Amino acid sequence: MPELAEVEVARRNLEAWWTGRAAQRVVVLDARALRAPDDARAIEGMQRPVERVVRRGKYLIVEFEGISSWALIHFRMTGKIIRDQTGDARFARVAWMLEPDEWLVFKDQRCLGGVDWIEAPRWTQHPTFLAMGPEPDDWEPADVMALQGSRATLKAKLLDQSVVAGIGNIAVCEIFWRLRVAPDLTCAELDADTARALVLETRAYFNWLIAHERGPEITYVQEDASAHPFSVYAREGEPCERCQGTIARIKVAGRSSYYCPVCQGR
DNA sequence: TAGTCTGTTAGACA
DNA sequence: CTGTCTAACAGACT
Repeated sequence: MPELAEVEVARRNLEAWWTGRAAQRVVVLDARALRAPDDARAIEGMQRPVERVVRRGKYLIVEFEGISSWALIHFRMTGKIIRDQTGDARFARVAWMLEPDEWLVFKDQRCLGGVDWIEAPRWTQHPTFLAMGPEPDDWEPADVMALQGSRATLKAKLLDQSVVAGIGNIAVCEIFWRLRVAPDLTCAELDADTARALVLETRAYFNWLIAHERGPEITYVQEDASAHPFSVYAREGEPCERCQGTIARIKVAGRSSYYCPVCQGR
């Protein structure tokens, strides 16, 4: 569940399913998915009751009662967590059994994501989070204007999690379309109005998507291309819903950028 | 078949 | 030092 909105929906689900409850068993179906200094210790720790589940950027942090260790979950490209009656769904990598017929399952077709078990006084001091930029809610137009001195494209900066946390390739496409901004806009071309609009639209976009995707499981574009909620992403050749231009695709910052050449000009 | 993918990182290069 | 590109991770789909 690659971007901020999908991870936030997963956070709300996990917190509702898991808080105050202890897994009776933890099953690691694919050893690559658990990265811990000591697997047995991690599995034992993950059987404690859950205190809460926090999201930071595209990470979930599961906090357990009475222990100074944390499970960091990252979905990368194809990961997701479901609640199921068994622990052996297709692509299941790690499963937590709350009851014999109630399992939380980390599924990941490509197995690029996983669960990191870290043992430290505070998860916030982990290098991953020390290097992470602000959440969109804490991000300010001045932060965007500070990018102006860079020679990079704005897209490259927005995909950089040390600049702002949680934005991915789809969000960039959708937000640029909403702002009527060209996909290859450079940081040097930024102005104060664009910076302010970018911050507000990023927050609005994620809030809208969280509300839209709320539910026990999120379907990714590649799983069902016909039913996704995006205006330009994966819509090459379709008409722009705003101006009847035709959605095009180019590569920017090494990733596909979908955009409307008519209403997203300079 | 070769290209593609809502992510991230390392290394080569300009 | 900055930025861009590619490969790698791995599997399925077109």
